[in-house]
Amino acid sequence: MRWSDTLIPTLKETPAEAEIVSHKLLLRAGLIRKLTGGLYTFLPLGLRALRKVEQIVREEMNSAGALELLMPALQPPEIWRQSGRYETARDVLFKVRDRAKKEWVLGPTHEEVITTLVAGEINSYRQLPKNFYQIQTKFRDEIRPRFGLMRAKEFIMKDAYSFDATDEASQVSYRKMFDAYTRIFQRCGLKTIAVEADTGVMGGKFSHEFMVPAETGENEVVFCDGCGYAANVEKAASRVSAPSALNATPSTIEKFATPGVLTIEALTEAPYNVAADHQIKTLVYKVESGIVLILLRGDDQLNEAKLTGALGTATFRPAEPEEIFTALGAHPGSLGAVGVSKFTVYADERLRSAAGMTTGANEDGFHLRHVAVDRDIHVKHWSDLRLVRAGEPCLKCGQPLKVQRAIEVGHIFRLGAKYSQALNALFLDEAGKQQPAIMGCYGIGVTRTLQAVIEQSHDDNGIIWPVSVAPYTVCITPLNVAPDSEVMKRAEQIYADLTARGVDVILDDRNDRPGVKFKDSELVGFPIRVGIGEKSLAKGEVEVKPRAGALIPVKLEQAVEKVLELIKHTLA
RNA sequence: CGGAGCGUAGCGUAGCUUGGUAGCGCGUCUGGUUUGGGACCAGAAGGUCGUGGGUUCAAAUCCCACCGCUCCGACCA
Repeated sequence: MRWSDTLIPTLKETPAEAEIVSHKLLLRAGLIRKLTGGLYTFLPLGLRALRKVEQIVREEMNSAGALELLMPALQPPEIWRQSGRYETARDVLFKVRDRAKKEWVLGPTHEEVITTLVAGEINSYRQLPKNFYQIQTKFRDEIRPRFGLMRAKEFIMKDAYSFDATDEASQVSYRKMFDAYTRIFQRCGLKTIAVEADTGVMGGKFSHEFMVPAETGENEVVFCDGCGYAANVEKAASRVSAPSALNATPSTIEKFATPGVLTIEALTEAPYNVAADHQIKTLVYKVESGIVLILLRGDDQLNEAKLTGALGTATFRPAEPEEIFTALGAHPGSLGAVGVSKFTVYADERLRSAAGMTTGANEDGFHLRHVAVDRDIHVKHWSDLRLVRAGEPCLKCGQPLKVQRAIEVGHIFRLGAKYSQALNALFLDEAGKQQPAIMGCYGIGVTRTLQAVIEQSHDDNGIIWPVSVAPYTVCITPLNVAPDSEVMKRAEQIYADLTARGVDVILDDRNDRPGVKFKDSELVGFPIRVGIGEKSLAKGEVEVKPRAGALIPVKLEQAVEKVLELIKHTLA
């Protein structure tokens, strides 16, 4: 490809819409352009990189035995009603109507479609296992699209669905996908960590997320250098110390005045001096069935994903101040669970047997001290509800845990029979008995992966593409583009030779000053630049410059071999 | 949806407080000089100042409404 024949609209200045470096570089390097919030056009260069990611995904999925197919993006709402997700996923579903006013949904994911297909086509254990995948555009009515391709209303996802006869077989399928994902991200040049994850609205037994460590990531992962434990913070647990107030001498509850004290923090100060770990934090939530109380130690934070697990539902919200006052007779800041029997009380494990605690009195301006949880509070459900923090000892080995922000690029789930049961994907087993297929589902955000590569691999001058996903592997930069010049003739020859050897090459034939061409090639981030100018040519040399390495003078006749060698060894 | 901020030429922005001819840089076009790290000179094109309404002799500027974008939170590949 000749630079002047394609469209690479690089920008010197950063458009105001971009906040994080990968988004800025996607725009500046001329890879994408925004149509409107959350919707982007891939320009020729961006599309080439995207296709390379897709191809890696395709190759690894195929070699893991998965079968590619393509399902409709437009789906009938009936199958979503059948699976129950028409309600549970309604917030992300784009809905459209046809001319007959019939409603359709734009697929945010395809469990319903694939399960419907399998219900019709697979009837026997002899046809299992099967794993189907597609690379396709998904639509999600995101609350807030952001960071360019990172979270968009429309994005490209690879989604795969495994069907097995037994739970054990399903675990094998899961493992195969886990391994395939590891290879895919490795080939994309990404450092990823696989973490234990919460299953969220997808449902299922357990799951792993593939995370790219990055400060700009939207997730937090907790990991241990000692034993390799790694989990999404929503799921992570740690070995935390028992309440220090445990040994406090038992004494009767005492109410005391705390005018104006509305926070844990305020109660830690004089004249009260109650340490946060001697306080009980009382949160009031509204669930469908009514009001519930959540108790945590004063210095702990609620993990809402864990609360979802404890409550058995994801439909809850913090109660409004009026609702709280109606329920407990006090406002936030003076709340407590002592003597409360009307509402279900959920408490974090860390409060078990805690004594000598201080909590709100359910009377504005008053607190209670000398509270013993076991004696004074009727806790209905005990569970782990707290957010893990950096430095806490690892659950498995006791080493201090670390916390790191990360970008989620892949997520794999074991679904069990949830969808196969709802959509009648049944088969006959060896004994002639009807069974629901055991499913797994496996997603990769392809467009997001592309951006994650940039987020993880760049410098002040621009993108540093790994060879595997670079839009072009080599950029040839002649400093004189007059067709009859020696420089241009040599450039053309190298271009032809490399192309003949199967290398993706772009020839920067623009009649621009060297500085402009060097800056652009570095901004776009081609892995190798071959510079040809009068000075080097006078010595019979060209300049081979790896994007992230030092310039290498190479004899003209060895240039092609040198480039091929670099691609094969140093950069692959 | 709640909170914050911003909409002026393709991009980045000044002007708004205190109403009075819409300015600068980059990019684009023409001519010339240049040619190893985002050149220089001369000239040129390009603007519904987000949209609608209001106040006023006069609105980019003040007021109201709406729309859009960005950031923080809930959602997620």
